[in-house]
Amino acid sequence: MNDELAEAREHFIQGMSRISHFWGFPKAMGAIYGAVYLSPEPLSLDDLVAQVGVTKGSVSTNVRTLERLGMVHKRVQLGDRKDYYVAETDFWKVVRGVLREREQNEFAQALNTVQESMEMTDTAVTTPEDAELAQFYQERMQNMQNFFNTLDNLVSTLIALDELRSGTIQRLFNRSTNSSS
Amino acid sequence: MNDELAEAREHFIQGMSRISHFWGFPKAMGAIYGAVYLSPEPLSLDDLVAQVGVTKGSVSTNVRTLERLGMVHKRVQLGDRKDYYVAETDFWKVVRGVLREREQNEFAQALNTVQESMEMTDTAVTTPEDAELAQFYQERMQNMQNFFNTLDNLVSTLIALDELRSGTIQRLFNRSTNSSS
DNA sequence: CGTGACGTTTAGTTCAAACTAAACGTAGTA
DNA sequence: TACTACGTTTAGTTTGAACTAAACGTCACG
Repeated sequence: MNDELAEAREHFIQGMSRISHFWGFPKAMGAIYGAVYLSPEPLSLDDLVAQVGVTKGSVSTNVRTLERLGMVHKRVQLGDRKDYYVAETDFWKVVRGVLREREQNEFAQALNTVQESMEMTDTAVTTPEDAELAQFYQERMQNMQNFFNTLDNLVSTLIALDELRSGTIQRLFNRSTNSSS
Repeated sequence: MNDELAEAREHFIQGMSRISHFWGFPKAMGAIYGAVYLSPEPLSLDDLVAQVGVTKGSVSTNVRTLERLGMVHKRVQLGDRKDYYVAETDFWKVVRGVLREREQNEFAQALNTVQESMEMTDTAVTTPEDAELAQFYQERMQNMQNFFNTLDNLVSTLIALDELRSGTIQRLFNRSTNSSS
């Protein structure tokens, strides 16, 4: 292939790598997505090993994560034992996938921990002089929990709406920018 | 202090620690914020060393980051050389701070890298057989850049609006949830 | 069966980020 | 000027996540 094109691809892949790392994913994962995204043809696992320059094991695990997030899709071809991958090109879907994953994992847990701390404060037997402090704790924790709940609702609402009819986020955005004052 | 209350605080701080780590910040940073957030009084650097259990150096650097993000505020007291810190309790402000930081740093860079890759593809001298591929690259990269631009605009719009009059995000949220159909 | 071409799993290694310990700079105080 | 009480900086260490190399399981086809 053309050297300059290859160089451009290289640069792009490196960029994806950085973005991936920045959002808390493995660098190789971003690089793999970049490679798939810039390929007109579905890529096999070995193709990716060649293009990205990491080992098969790494590609295997990372590509599985990408699939779980809905960032790539597996294509099996008849009479060919290899798995081929194509990129999801609807980035809003990608965002949804990531948000959903994050929401399920640590996000709910965060809510949980605050909830637990509140309950611990609740049931704590306090001396009169600590009662004031306990109430302070209650208020602060309650405020944080309210915020988390709002945020959680916001995210799941957006996901749900956008799944019903794609484009909710865009429309929300347009409403934000176009409406003057 | 009451043991049960202390335990609740401990648990809460640990939770903040996890959240911090999850969002790509040092765990100690979250813990420090948690401690400040649960304190009715401003806390000095040495207070934090005692409460969080990390060294002064770590507190020093992490608390500075927290201040840069607008998550805590420094309070200097007359006739006292110590710095005291209080927590920002408006979480939307906190979100804004984080988004702004992220936007400035890596977010803009991501846009940049894609831009550069596009230009490299642009100026690449292609043989006829590579011309098709080059065009494919162009399209894909352009799509991604459009998305990034949209996202970037969305974020900075939200930040700007919310700064003008706090509560934009909440109202946006309410509009999303309350409007039926 | 046996063999080769796959994807997956695992034990071990690498590496970068966060932390510690301690030196350092500075400003107020006697 | 020396001393103390701070916050900051830095050299070195720790830690955990991501990667590598290689063994493994499996399936198709002879």
